[in-house]
Amino acid sequence: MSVDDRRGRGRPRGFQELEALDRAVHVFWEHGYEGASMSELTGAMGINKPSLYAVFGSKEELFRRAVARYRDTYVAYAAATLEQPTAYAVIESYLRAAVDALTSGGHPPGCLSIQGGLSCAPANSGISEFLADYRSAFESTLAQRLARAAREGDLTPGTDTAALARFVVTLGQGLAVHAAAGAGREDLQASVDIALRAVAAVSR
Amino acid sequence: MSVDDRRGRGRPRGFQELEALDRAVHVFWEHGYEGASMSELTGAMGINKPSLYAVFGSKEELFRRAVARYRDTYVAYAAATLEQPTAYAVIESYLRAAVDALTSGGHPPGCLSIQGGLSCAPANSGISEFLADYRSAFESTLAQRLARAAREGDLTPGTDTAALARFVVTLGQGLAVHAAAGAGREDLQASVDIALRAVAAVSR
DNA sequence: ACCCCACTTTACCGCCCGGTACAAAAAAAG
DNA sequence: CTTTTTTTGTACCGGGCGGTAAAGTGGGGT
Repeated sequence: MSVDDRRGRGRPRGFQELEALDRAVHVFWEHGYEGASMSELTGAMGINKPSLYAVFGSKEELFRRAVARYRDTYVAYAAATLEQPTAYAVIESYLRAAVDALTSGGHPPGCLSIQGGLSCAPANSGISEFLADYRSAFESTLAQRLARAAREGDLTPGTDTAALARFVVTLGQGLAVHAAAGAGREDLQASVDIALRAVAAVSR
Repeated sequence: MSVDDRRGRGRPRGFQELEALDRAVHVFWEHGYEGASMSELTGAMGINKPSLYAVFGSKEELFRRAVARYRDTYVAYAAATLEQPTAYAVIESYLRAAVDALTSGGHPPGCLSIQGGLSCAPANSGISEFLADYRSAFESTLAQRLARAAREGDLTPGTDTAALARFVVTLGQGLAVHAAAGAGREDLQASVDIALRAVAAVSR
């Protein structure tokens, strides 16, 4: 189902869908789901509301697509870190890359999955749950990778791999909160230095 | 300036100010600044809007008072943990108590200073900054306490106390995000177990 | 050339937001 | 009693929210 399988009839679209979506990602990232108004979204995306609704359906659907796009664009690095050879290397490369991503230029600091809507109005509680599920998905993936590392013997026997994954993800979320508040990259890396001592203590 | 220094003239107030404020704390805690509507606030506080505005001034002032009240009521434990004798004891008791506070009943899970408004609409950016300042205040206090610990010799020489404080606070914020998403107390304590290994590595 | 039809534009919808004007109510002062 | 003062309940304000109806526009197909 490509962009070009539309029959040629009718006026062609005046904008690129992915480009508009990318701009929506930035707005949601900076202001959160509830803090991003349709006016600001359409303004940043360069389209008017009927176009937005025709293509994305609703604000909530746009947000879900924005999160998916965010994952593919900005969190793709995380999958690569899982391919490191040892548990320690996985965790170190993940945390280092996370700090870089959280504080790199060209986009708002922090993490969309947290700033997007940690807590919402009752009518939007589905947004918070959606984001929580999204976050826990990576924790599960990391836990599986660490369980494999335990089987392969690069963690000290008896290590609680689920807790270790949770520790890493928890620190990552804290880093995101810090980054959103404007913390600098070096400061966050110094926190990672200390966290890695804990990881070293359970690695071998 | 007590509650009773009002001259007796006029109709007496039909509600307790602190009691109403406590209910506002819960609403902001659960839904955040922008997610908490005036209707929901007045409903939970048991008063109508003119009373609220007469006493608290505006939604933003109410929020700031709610955060102050939250600090005095729910974060008072943090000050006590700083009085532990060693750096390790300070950090351990802080993280343990934080997990308990984040997951104890009688109030929403997580931390008001994060759920309150990590990111907001442009018009409410002052709220995010206010909360960020609030959070960094404790980090500074903890850093000072750890600097004293370094002077007293219970950290290995050369330890970056500011980074250690940041690490602890960062983990605490991650725990808050996790707790807000419904994580259980035992799961969070297991993360703390691992974090404490890093602290042990720089303690003596 | 003409029509078709998807897309764009403009204007608007009902609703709820934060905030307020006003008058009824209630207690102390005289 | 009446007056004075403060809080209460109700009803309302302008404005912005998310979302949409309908007319205008322009690049196909034939």
